[in-house]
Amino acid sequence: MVDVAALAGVSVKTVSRVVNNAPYVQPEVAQRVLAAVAELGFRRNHLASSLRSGQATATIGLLIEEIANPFYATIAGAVAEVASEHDTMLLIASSEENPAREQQLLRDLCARQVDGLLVVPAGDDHAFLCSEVERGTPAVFLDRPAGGLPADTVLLDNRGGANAGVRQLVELGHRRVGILLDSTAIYTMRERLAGARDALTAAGLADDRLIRYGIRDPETAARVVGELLDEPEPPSAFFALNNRISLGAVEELHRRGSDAALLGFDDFDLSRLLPYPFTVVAYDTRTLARTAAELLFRRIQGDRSAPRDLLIPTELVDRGLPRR
Amino acid sequence: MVDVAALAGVSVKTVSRVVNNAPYVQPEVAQRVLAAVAELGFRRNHLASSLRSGQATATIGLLIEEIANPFYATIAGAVAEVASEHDTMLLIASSEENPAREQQLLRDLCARQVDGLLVVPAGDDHAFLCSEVERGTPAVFLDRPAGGLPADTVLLDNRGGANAGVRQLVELGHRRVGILLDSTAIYTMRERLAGARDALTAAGLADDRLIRYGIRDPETAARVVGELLDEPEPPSAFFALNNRISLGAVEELHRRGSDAALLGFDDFDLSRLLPYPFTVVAYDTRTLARTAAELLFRRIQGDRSAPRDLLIPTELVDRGLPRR
DNA sequence: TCCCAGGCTGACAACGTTGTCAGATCCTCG
DNA sequence: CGAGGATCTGACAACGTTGTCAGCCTGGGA
Repeated sequence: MVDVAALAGVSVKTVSRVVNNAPYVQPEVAQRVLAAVAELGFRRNHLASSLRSGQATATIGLLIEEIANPFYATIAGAVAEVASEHDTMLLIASSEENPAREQQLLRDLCARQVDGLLVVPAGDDHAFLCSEVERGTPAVFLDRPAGGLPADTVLLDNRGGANAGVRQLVELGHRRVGILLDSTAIYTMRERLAGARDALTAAGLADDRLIRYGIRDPETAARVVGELLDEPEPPSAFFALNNRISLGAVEELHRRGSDAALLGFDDFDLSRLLPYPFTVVAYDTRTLARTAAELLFRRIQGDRSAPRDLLIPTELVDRGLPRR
Repeated sequence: MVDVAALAGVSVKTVSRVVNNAPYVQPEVAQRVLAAVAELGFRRNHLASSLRSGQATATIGLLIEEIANPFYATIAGAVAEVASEHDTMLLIASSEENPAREQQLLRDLCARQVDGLLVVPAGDDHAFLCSEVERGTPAVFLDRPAGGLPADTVLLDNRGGANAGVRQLVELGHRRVGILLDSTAIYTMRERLAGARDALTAAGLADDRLIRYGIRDPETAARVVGELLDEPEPPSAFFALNNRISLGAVEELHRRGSDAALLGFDDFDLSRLLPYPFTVVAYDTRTLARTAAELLFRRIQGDRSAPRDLLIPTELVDRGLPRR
């Protein structure tokens, strides 16, 4: 900038004014400066700029579990879109479901003076963010609630969606519903399970022996479905609590030519091409992410109202559920 | 930092030494400083730090077309992994296939003093990056070549993969191969088409009337496949140049109960569940991205050797190709 | 005894930018 | 013709940190 100023025969302050197109610069002086900028290939140092002028790095931090996962990729895409509408860049970090790493990364993002944080939490204690938030770095949590920190939260209606889906199974006459899930250590699994249980309990059909935990991949899901079907009193319907599990269930049911009803949580792209009909509790991931991002930008722009908890609705997409 | 220094009764420089755990600080002084840091909730300002100490923002920029697209999400994931191994954060921007936006975003990333750039180019002229590169911000291009800029490039073996796949079709006795692609404005499409044509020409089977352009979505692909099959002399095999096109082709061939051979470029997750057998020219997106990222970090660490062009091999994954 | 090396500390300037303020010029209006 | 505002410009300090350097102390060897 000093060089540009020298070449244009003005002060650095005037160069600053020109590159920020501030008012009160004579057009011909501005021309000279711009010529010098072009000649020297000058580019303003954004770091120095935001260091001097207080905050506003025009950057937000997004913390997710893993970028390559389509769910998080969709979130990242929607957030990037909203960020771009606000001329803001996106710093992305992956916690890999590791709370210690999450904490480390969030601290690092704050150290980089991001204007705000969007977090899909991995750990369950975020008290360490309190001081940052108080100091003016707003944080919005999505998909899972924050722990130990009053902050905005945007969640899916996991419980309501699961409840509606299972109620539908019950209405179709199913009396034994196999429930397949990963770990109850995961917030979304707990909520979906609770919703399903509520529906079954209301119908007097709750039976914990039909709940299978710890299913992490399609292969395990397929095996567990097989085991349940081989029991003396097999379920006539299955509820898969996420889409990896749904996938395995589809494979096994198809392989056996079963006529069991299959309900899944989470839609996925190719579901209409799959060889077994199944109905899903669907939701719009982009809406989840956009809602959270828009809330964050309202905070960044100075909204200091009380933390909000928003719920994104789910929808039952019926692609065929056999009656019992 | 001034406050921490005051509270600990030392100079700011000593605080700086402690937070950077530099040598030559008495353990008990360091203790006092750390206590003050904890009490005040001090966090080092990474902006100021990298402004003062020259470069090394420990941040790289990744420019892709669209984060939500699984191909780019996989790239982003692999890049994030390599970045994390180098204690570096990732600034992600989406060009949305718009060259003007690409240029704007790349400039912005440079202004943010990233240590390096990873670019999946949208435009075909990147001469404007020359000055940045000369000034020491290395750039590595992946999936598509850079234009007007000598820079490292990591590409897929599009031509070789397409060639091998089509040669296989020819060996199985197919004489009429329908080729389905998006626009030849896209580098990868041009290369794949060239590879396919080479194989057909070598066998004396080239027939441009069987090439269909401008296919952007599965629906169009399905329609075009139908049209080709309805011709008096229909193809006995199809080559779909990307996976959106493959998907439409699968649907239509399945719907008609056709026995045509289907070859696709790009594998995808659920392909083994699809209702029609098809063989793909597959590649490892993660390898593509990791290779590029690792090359970038070598550059960042000071490797000044001549720009390299790397080719990531493809593999023919046979899931069934009917003979003619 | 002195000297010097090594450990430890702080004052100061600087990174590249912009906010503040004061000064200079020009125009307009009373 | 003068006052006062609008327009334009630059000197200077400051943002939060770290590199440089000088200085202090302690201990050990000559």
